[in-house]
Amino acid sequence: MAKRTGLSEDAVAQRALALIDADGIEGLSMRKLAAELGVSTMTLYSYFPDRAALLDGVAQAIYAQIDAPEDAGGPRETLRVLMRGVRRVLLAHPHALPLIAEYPPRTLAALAFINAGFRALRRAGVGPRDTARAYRALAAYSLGTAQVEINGYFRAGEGPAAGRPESEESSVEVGRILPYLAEVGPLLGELDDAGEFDYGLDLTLDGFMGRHAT
Amino acid sequence: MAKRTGLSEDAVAQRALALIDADGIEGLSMRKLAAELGVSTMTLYSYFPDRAALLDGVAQAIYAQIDAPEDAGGPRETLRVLMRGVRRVLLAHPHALPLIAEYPPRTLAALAFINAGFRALRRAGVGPRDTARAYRALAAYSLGTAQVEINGYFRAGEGPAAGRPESEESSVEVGRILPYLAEVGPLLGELDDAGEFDYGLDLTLDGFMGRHAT
DNA sequence: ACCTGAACACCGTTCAAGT
DNA sequence: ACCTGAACACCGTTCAAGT
Repeated sequence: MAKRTGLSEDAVAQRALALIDADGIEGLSMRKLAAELGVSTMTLYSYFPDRAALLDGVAQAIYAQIDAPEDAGGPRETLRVLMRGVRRVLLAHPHALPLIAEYPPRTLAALAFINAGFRALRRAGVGPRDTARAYRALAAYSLGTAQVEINGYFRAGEGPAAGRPESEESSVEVGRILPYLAEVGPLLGELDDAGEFDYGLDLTLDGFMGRHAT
Repeated sequence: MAKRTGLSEDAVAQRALALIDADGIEGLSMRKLAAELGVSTMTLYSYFPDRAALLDGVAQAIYAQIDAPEDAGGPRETLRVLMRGVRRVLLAHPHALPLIAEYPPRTLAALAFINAGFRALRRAGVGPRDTARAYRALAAYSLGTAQVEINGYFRAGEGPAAGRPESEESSVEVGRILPYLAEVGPLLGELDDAGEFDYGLDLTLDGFMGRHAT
């Protein structure tokens, strides 16, 4: 690509990620990013055809941060380690999460952690198709968990954890219409995020291992 | 709020949702929405303080479409029906999914389906805390599933389902570096979305029921 | 009191020009 | 060949003015 600037696609994507971490996706403009890198705005277009391609590149850079663990202690433990790593990396870049949801892993470095997940199941004797099915369920759960954690679905006093709609009806009224929400909702906010992630992961793994008794 | 226009917050949000369904979130501008509604751009600001509040309103309108099923056939079946309904509504508005991820349910109508989920578990004798924990895991899984389905994570030939990085390395090279991806990835694209959603849901429910043998 | 047009401070991207 | 400034066609939101 560009020759004189001394930049690379990855260098541009990394700087874009830093700006997103600081100011959010809306805070990243082609103009600001170019200024940070000391080039003209239009020079960015020699690395990425448009802003969407740049954002895809940022997503790939994040995926590449996820560890691909070696097998140790059986597939169940390897998958637990892998998915905890997924969660950790996603939580490290909360403003970038919409990009993870939108752009699937695509580059070699971005796909390495998935290869590790498949390997753990295949080596344990799980067939290719059941490996795909189990991985799919675990990946959806891990991505969904990052979403609800980052966006405060279950944070005390917000969303369903409030146990009542925001400033619309009186709490008394709500307790009558949505009594189970009023009772259980506030408990959502008291749960420990990391512990609950493991809990849900274990539920799925329990279910899977129950069907593939080894 | 505004008196002369004959509009309401909900009417504005519903029209915004229709525009998003057609053109995506980026395709929704305050100017275009106002023109659709036959009012000046600034009139919208008497219903919502800014664009973010409008998008939150769109999310609430979507949550309100999710059915809150009565108990029938036990908690397991009720939760299955509930979560299938969540998936169905989210898939009906693919362009709006980022709003669901960003804005948790907040209004009375938007929270009704959660009350139904809590009710199914509480009536089955599950304690308030375990109800919160189980619901959290199921909600994260259902949201994550909608994300990966809509964004083609597992669609044949895209993302990990391609089994190879996009136009970077030769397939031969990749089969050597990420052999499990090359073997299992393509199978992801052959799975049936609705069936796989039920599969992952059942894994979690199996795990949960195994711990709460009734 | 209620609504609005013009203006402000931004965007992403096209394109013709500069070296 | 490689890079860029100006221009184009948009944005969300502020604000002073109109009825």
